[in-house]
Amino acid sequence: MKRGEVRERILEAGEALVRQHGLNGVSFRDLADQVGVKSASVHYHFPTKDDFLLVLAQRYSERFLETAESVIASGKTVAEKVRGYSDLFLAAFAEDGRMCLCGILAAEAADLSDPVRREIAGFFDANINLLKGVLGDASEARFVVTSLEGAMLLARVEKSPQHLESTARDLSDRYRGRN
Amino acid sequence: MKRGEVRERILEAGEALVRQHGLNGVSFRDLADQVGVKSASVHYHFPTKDDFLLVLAQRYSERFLETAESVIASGKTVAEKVRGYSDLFLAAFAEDGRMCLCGILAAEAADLSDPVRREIAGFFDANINLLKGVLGDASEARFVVTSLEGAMLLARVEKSPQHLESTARDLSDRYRGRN
DNA sequence: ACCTGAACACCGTTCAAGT
DNA sequence: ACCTGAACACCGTTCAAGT
Repeated sequence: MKRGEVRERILEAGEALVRQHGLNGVSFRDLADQVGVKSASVHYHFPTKDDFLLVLAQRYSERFLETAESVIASGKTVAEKVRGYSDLFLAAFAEDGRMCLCGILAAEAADLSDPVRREIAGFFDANINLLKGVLGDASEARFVVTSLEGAMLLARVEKSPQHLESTARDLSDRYRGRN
Repeated sequence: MKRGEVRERILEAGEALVRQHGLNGVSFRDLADQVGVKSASVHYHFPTKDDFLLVLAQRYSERFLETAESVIASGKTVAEKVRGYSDLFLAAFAEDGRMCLCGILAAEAADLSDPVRREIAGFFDANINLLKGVLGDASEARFVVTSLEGAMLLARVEKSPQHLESTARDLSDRYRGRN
């Protein structure tokens, strides 16, 4: 195996597992099994679970925000930009019902270390800021984020992408005729 | 101790712990310690963790919906009814940052048994139905629920009741002048 | 630099045994 | 009817030991 490849595969498998099962639903032994090493090796790359979550949150946040920015930049109207942004959540859900990594970790906020908690909070803050640029208003931007995160929560428990789809449509319909 | 009291105290302690830490953040040994019995006794009352969660979800759902109905009945305008409903979430958050029980379990939907998952889905369905009676529209009702659940998620990770408070205000402002 | 086996205190669950 | 101790396979974490 190439240099740094095990570490990368642990992160890849970890993201999938955390987005499905949350912080406490994934074990270092599971990760080790999926990657083909022993759990002690996972600890070599990430001393504690918390170190692991921090890296996971950072790379998720970075990647998501980058995609979000480009999708918003490419939309012509406000409604189109919001729709493009919503579609990022739909796409994640379509990938075997994956929750937003930061959304599912937020639910378990009480068990997160302060650095991880702040990283997650920063993710939402950046998203709200990004949408504020589109919608003008910060509380309106917050609405879009909370609606989508909440909609994912419900869609997961309802096992229904349909509901998430209709929320996304309703959301962009709200901004028809602006800009 | 009185008849059935241990069972009741387990449920009480369990609800608090689950709403703080989620499904996997609470152990039968923790519950046993808080109540003053051994973990095997908790298993006597609730054979598996899943049995426990089902009862927890049922009684939470029942109690919440009852309160929600009465608070909506007592509001005069649509805005007042929505505000009263939102205040239920604010009050929960004020109680040491408690998440909605069904909201936090929804995040871990992938790890729930089908009966529990359906109970949670039923909770949201009933809430949406209740609000549909106020707002007329089902998708509008769904919006209120997803916004509030999402807002709780964010507020927990931001450690900020202020943000939840302003979401609640924005929400009821939306329905000013109706009815 | 990267991996491992063995150990620790934890977890859910079961069960035979007590009152 | 209600509780318990002891056991099982699991978990995160540590560490000395290997390559």
